[in-house]
Amino acid sequence: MGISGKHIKPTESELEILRVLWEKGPSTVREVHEVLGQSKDAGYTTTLKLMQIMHEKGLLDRDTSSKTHIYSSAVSQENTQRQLLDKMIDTVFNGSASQLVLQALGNHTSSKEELEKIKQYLNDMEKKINN
Amino acid sequence: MGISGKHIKPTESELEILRVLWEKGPSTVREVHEVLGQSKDAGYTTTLKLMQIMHEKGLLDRDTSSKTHIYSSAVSQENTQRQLLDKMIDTVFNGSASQLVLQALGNHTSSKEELEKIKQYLNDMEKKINN
DNA sequence: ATGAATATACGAATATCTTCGTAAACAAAT
DNA sequence: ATTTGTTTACGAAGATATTCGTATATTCAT
Repeated sequence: MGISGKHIKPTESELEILRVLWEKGPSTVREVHEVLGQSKDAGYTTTLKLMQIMHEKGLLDRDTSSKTHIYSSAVSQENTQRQLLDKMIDTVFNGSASQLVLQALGNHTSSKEELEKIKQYLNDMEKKINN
Repeated sequence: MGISGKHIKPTESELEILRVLWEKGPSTVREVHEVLGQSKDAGYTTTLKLMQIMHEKGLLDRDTSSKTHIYSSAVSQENTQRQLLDKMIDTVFNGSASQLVLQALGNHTSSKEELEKIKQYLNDMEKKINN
């Protein structure tokens, strides 16, 4: 199992923090906390504690060279997405990715461009299967 | 909010039980427990307790007319899948269903038939958009 | 009827996640 | 130097999820 294959399992709250860090890049607890504050209200030390735990778990890296620590995500967004998605396919959609795809498309209007992109992708895939 | 719009949020273990009931239909605790036993090992009373709690929460219906109670899912597989999926799109894929779709297709080889089905679906959708 | 097997009900222990209060360290301003 | 504000560290409370031991009820075979 490679570096990207580590079994990550962020909790709800942890995922919120990861999203902020993926978006903003390396940040202080204060910065993360302020972004979160827009959607949720928890105390500052709550955010701090969560990020400390995430660091212990290996979800976050941190730079402690200055007094105010700088945290950054130690897991890539793509790997995390893939792992959570794979798990959902397994446990919710009985292993059928296409069942999930149909469900996803059915309930979310996608733009014409997005649909094109997906169709293009499917065409390429069919070619591969046929060869 | 309709009957199908209730905000369901089964836990990991609860989902395992729901899957058995969706598959097998109405079942006793014993029957569910035996299916679960193949992949996990917990005591019988653990399964019982979980199913009792699920009944309290409204996730399961039960028929107590005979001594051995018969449980069945009170939530449809499709609605549950949709809710969990919507949530994942929101919290993991920043609201982009198509991003999720591409990720899902990329990592799971689907059969030619499945791809056809999806393409057909996409074609229909494009027509709708164009009209 | 008695005993063995099986079922439910209940309470509680354990684990994990989330939250926050408080203390100690540090920096900047007065 | 003292105060004020900001930060980290620590511990613990609260909430939820998971697990199981034990008691009680019921069925069935003897």
